[in-house]
Amino acid sequence: MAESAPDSPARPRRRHDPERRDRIIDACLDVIAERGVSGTTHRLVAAAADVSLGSMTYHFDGMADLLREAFERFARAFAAAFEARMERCDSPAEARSALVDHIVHGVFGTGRELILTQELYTLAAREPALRSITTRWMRSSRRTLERFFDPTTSAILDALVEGMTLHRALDTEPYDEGTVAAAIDRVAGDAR
Amino acid sequence: MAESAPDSPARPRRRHDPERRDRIIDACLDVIAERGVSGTTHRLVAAAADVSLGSMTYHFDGMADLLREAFERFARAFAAAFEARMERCDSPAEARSALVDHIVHGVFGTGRELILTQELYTLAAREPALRSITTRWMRSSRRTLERFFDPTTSAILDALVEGMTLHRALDTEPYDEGTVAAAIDRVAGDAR
Amino acid sequence: MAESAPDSPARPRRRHDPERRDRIIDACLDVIAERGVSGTTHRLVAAAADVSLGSMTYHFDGMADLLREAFERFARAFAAAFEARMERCDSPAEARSALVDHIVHGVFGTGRELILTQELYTLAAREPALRSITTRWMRSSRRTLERFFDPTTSAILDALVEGMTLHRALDTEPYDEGTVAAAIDRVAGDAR
Amino acid sequence: MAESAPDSPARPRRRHDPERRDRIIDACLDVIAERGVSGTTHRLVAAAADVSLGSMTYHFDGMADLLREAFERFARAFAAAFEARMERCDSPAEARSALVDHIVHGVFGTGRELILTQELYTLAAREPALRSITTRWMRSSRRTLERFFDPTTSAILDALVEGMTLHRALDTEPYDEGTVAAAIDRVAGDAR
DNA sequence: AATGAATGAGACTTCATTCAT
DNA sequence: AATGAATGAAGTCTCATTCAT
Repeated sequence: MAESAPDSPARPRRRHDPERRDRIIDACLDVIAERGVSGTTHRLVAAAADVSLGSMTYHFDGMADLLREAFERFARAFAAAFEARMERCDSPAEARSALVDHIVHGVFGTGRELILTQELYTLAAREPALRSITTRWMRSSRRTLERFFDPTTSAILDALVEGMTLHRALDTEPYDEGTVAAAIDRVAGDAR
Repeated sequence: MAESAPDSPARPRRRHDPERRDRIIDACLDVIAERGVSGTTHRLVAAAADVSLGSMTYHFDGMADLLREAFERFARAFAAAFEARMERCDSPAEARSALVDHIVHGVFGTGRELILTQELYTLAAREPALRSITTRWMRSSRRTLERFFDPTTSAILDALVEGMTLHRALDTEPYDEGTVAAAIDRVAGDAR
Repeated sequence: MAESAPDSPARPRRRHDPERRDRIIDACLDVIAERGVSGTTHRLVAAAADVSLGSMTYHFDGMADLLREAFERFARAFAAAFEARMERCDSPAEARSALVDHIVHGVFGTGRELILTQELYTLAAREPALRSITTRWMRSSRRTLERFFDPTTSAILDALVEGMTLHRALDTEPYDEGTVAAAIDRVAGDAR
Repeated sequence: MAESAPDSPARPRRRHDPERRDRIIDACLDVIAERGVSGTTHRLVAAAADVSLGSMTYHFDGMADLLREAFERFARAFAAAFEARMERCDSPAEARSALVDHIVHGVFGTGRELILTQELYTLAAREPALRSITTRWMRSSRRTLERFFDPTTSAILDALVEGMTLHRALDTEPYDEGTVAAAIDRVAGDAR
């Protein structure tokens, strides 16, 4: 007699389950955000993805492999979100104020995104293998900015955004919006 | 007065050793730089400090405690070095070019310092307890810059230095010095 | 009818494949020789035989079953080779020098054969089920020798060959050929 | 009041325990004899030695290290026992009959010793690192025999003993004592 | 004040085997 | 007949911490 209950108490665990790999990657990012790379274990990720422990090393070639894929996805998604955000701007002036908003109110400031970014940077600082991800991410950001600004200005803005979001996040006191606006204006004011 | 047996072949481990605590902290930073916070263990630090394993939990109240002390020392030393560097400048113009040099050729770019900084940021992003260290560090940097620039300019410069050193380090391709100079000039040109 | 794509670049794994079972057994011996019985896993054998993992437990009733079949084949092949070698001799004298040659220069000494033999003996020492293989092998060797020597002499020679090849293999220094010749001569000299 | 019970039900596990290392090595040999090298795990050895699992890798540098030490001890003990046995002989004739007895009734034939020897040989066949143990063992056996026989005879006898004990053990039928006596006599009869 | 043997939890990983397709 | 994703048990090893000395 066929059991049709998708999740009976006896835990019949999905057998056929495409997207399992994808789910693991997403769960991995959740775990990293919550416990840090150093606290990310196969066990925790498996539990978060509702997947057996054995699936971890079946689908990924060890922890390093999983982390690489997870950060790859994160960087790609984040870059895409930034691009989408900027694409809604119709002029350099709008772009400038979008950047101020991004720095001061951006989702980045507090939680998940900051942490994931930092974890990625920390890994990339040590392992050149991950540096291709960060490099690609920077390229993407600058290309997005170059829709409104010249290459040099775009590179500066990119670094400025990086530094300011980071400082805002690591400061125990609130960051002054006027300072941010002034910075953007000095770097990209008028016709750059 | 001469110690009777400074280091006999059988290595009888120092018994009375007042700087033991200090040595452990320094060794801890070395280990972090080499293996990352996640790879830093009591065992490795003890070995690096030439200290018994039992000394670890005798002198420090667990790993978190040791890490906090280590990063405290690191941030303080780094801030002091930056201040010493800038104190040799006699004018805003000199200060500006010192900053360019700091970003492009600074020791930060490649090795130990970048890694330690990133490890600290990653921890601070998660644990508010460590955020006091980063906050104090930022305050110090800005105060150093305020010898030459107004507060707003100093804050912007501080963020810019942060962003650019980071991007330089995480990029697989070399960073353009002209861009750095342009950035400093736009933000702090003339009489700010 | 010819199979439409015997081995396309995408490696679509043979579907109909009658010698699959044989190939697995041969691959199993290769894996044993390379990694030992203890390092022999379904996965490794499947990969060596270019066969799917599922085929392992489909064709064989577990690892013990596969090992038994593999060693059966090995012992049979080895005994046949020995017999073929001795059959080329036309007199006891020739047989004696063939034995010396077998001990001193035989393929056994170094590689695959020694290892497989030892692995089989080790298993047989523990599991009586495999002892029928070793018993049959010994019977065959003695029967081969009995073409030239009486039964007692044959049994002694058989043991001597065993002991000397083993000692030669397990010694870090070369084995003295004169000693081997003397041994054969004492045991089987003249008209035994 | 101090608990003096050496092994209370609550399992207070010895804290201070010299000879622990020794006990582990002995337990390891027991486990090998019972389950084979391939069935020897840290868990089983720890349980057999009544020692915590963590002690395994604390005292030994991994399984390979433990195995090496265990077989080292086994070979040494076995060689010493053989020497003690032969030392009780007063003439070549006595030595010859001692050898016959050793082969036919020796403890080797059935259980623990045969298995341990085979396991050692199997490992040594693959790993040159262990071959120093087998080489040393053979040297010892021959030196023992050389008290009664010339070097060549001793080497032959050594190989003969090896081959005959092995064949006796691996045969499903009993080994004929007359054959053994004949062999020893042919090799070492009279004044060798 | 200092040591290092000892421990138990838990990390990663591999494996034989099952089972839906 | 054949596959390979999936699983849970078990393997080795590392670790922070305790504790008798």
